[in-house]
Amino acid sequence: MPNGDENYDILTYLEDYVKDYPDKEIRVINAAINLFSEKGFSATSTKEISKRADMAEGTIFRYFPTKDAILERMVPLLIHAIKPKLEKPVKDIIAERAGEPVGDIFATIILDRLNIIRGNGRLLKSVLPELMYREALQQQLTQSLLPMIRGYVSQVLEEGRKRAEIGPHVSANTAMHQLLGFILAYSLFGSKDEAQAKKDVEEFMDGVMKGWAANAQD
Amino acid sequence: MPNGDENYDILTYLEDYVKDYPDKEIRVINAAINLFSEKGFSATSTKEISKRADMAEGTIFRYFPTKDAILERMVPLLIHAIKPKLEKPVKDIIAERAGEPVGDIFATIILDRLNIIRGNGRLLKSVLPELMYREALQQQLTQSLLPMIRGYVSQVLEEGRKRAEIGPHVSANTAMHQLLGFILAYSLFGSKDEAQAKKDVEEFMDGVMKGWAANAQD
DNA sequence: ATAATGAGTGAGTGCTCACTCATTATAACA
DNA sequence: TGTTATAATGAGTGAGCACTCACTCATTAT
Repeated sequence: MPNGDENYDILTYLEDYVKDYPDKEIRVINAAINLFSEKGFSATSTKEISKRADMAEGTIFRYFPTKDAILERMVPLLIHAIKPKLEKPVKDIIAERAGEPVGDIFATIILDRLNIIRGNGRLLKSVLPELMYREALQQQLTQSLLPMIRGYVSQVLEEGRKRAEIGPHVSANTAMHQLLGFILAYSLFGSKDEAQAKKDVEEFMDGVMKGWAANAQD
Repeated sequence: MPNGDENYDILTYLEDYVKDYPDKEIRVINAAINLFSEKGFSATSTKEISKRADMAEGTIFRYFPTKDAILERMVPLLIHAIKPKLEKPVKDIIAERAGEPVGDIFATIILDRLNIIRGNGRLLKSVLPELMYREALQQQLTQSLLPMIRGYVSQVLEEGRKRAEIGPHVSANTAMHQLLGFILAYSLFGSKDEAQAKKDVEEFMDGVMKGWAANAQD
């Protein structure tokens, strides 16, 4: 197993969602996720998948008409793994943590997001590279996620403005790229250590909030 | 041609570097870059490459011992395309633009970087996805680029501190992730329009510098 | 005029691929 | 238990793969 990750198992992360999938189907998807993330989609053969899933090659094609269909099935899984974490409306989080500054709330959200990415790293690594060459899948994912993210960033910015913690000069678009970018870069190159990540994220958000501050000098 | 990009040609971007490569070799690499970026490495056959390069399939193997070797040749090309842009020492840039605030200088650097990424998008798209499965290539690239980037970020921070534009609370590591992240996210999801990009980058750097300001309230 | 060269060729090679299907094992019900 | 329905199997299939090699022929040396 490369890069020290343990084997991914959908049941650990998405049990509620896949609980009435046939057992065989889950085994195929699990095997495929792990192989695709190790060697890539095209370099993985259906024979290998069947071996890893501990069944005959023919059985795969009872449950999936083509090899492509296995990959395509992963996209809704990925969306489902990520969306609910984003979905918990930010206003709720703000309500829950009513006293705290918006910057701390953002820091919590970012850390949460980094953990999602880490937990579903293999699923991401299976699907994302192939998205580059499959526009249909790509749009399925970005159209279902990007506007929502922008919406929630907007909400938090608005909340921050009401509380006079954030000035009017900050656009949702730039803010989104700023946050998304940090998450992306940190999940690729950042520290794997949880405590270090917490420190880094807090320092990052601290700086960001100072830049966004309502009373920042022009 | 997907996503509207024109065909990539090494000679446009790296003529000085490849000028004494044999003509056939350049044609193979060009064909491969364009095909890999469209369909991926594994999904591209050597027969297709030969067709696109307008030569017999056998001729490819006179110049490259294996298909893998074509990909491996692209890594130094990619490093060479990106490194010199980073290499122009930041102190030089600061000296050249002596009067301007560090934030503006950063904005210029970031825009420059976005253009490099845009110009070499196909080369990046050919190589980056395969890096995920090839640790050797991955290390070749990150070890040759990341420490250098951190070094230059450090330099600019130091310069900013001397000028009292940046406070002592900003670490090179977080700053690097912040800048790298924005570049990454913006090159993936950001506006393709040059003028809009300039505006977004300036707004981003404006916010960042306010956050980094020496006199930011704690 | 003749000989030597080697870049270029593309049919051929053994092999692997995604996918099929006749056969066998298991389950369901009488 | 016997009969039927469903599930699982893995050898088989043609297509396509990366790579080879015997051969061609324009160019150069003699």
